[in-house]
Amino acid sequence: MDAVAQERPEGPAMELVHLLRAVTVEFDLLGAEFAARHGLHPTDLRALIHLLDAARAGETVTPGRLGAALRLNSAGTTGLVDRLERLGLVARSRDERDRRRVLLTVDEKAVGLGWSFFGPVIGALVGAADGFDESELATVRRYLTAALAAAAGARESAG
Amino acid sequence: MDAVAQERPEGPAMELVHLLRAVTVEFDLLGAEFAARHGLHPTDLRALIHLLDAARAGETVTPGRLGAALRLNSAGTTGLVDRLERLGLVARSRDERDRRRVLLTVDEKAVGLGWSFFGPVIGALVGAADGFDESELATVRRYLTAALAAAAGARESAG
DNA sequence: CCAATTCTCTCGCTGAACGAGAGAATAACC
DNA sequence: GGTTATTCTCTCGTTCAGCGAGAGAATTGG
Repeated sequence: MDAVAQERPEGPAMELVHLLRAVTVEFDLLGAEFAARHGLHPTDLRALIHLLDAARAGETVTPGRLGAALRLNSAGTTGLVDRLERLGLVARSRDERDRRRVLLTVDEKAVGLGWSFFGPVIGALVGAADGFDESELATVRRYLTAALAAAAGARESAG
Repeated sequence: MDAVAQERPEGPAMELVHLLRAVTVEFDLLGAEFAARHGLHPTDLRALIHLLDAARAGETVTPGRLGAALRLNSAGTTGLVDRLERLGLVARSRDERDRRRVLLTVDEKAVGLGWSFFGPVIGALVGAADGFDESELATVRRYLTAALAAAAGARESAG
């Protein structure tokens, strides 16, 4: 957001905006490199994350839900699931209760892959929290919560 | 990073990891929606951001530098610049000092577009900083700086 | 039951990005 | 100073992710 800051007053709040963008960029690069290293597309990684999150939350995922979450149309979603299936990360199975549906189940391999991606980052980030006491971490959490709401709000009003 | 948290102890630090990822996702969605709304590809938006940052820093950008920053090969970079030129966002001009080079100059239109993207987000984020006093903002800045370093470190050691 | 709905998948297509390499300008070396 | 090596950019042909349209199965509602 430097690009536009030239017309803006600088200040503590702007500094945080810059930092947040930098963190976002860094995360994106990290994901992109991980994906490339494992022969995945960025979309595949996003799908993997979504599937693992859903699995953890105990939710069943169908191609339709996955596609909606990733903003893909049905054709693209089919291609994505084909790809993930070919990589041995997910398996398709018919939902016997509503036989129009296909259920996606994540393989152990996917969990391992997810761990190998997130593990190091999480470790580093948790380590970054060392040197902050409880109340400081609470302050950070409060700020990030507000920033998240702000970004979501900006997206809604702009979109 | 929920996906992996099932095997991890929860705690204040993990909460922040979740929040950071949520903010990243939100920013990505925001960028994707803005891009789609203006007939841009995600790559185009990233290029625009890079060009505006460089312009602000007073640096000259060539197709080669831009492609390297976005991790594109030369063919893809040519296509990208063609696209941006067709959209009237940048112009190509020969560097008279090293006539192998092409210099990219950003049009006013690009600056306006950048502003229309960043303006609302920045405003919302600065607003999110209300309700925090100076020392609290300093704490947040210290944390984000550490998190940035952690992410960069994770990328380096994993990459 | 017949119609409307809800899922998923197939087909054909567009276009972003890749690999390989050509072309033009500059720098380096003998 | 002329030949060779290097540095940029762009062209060509290809691959493949994602789109639009719509077909095919299963379910739900009147």
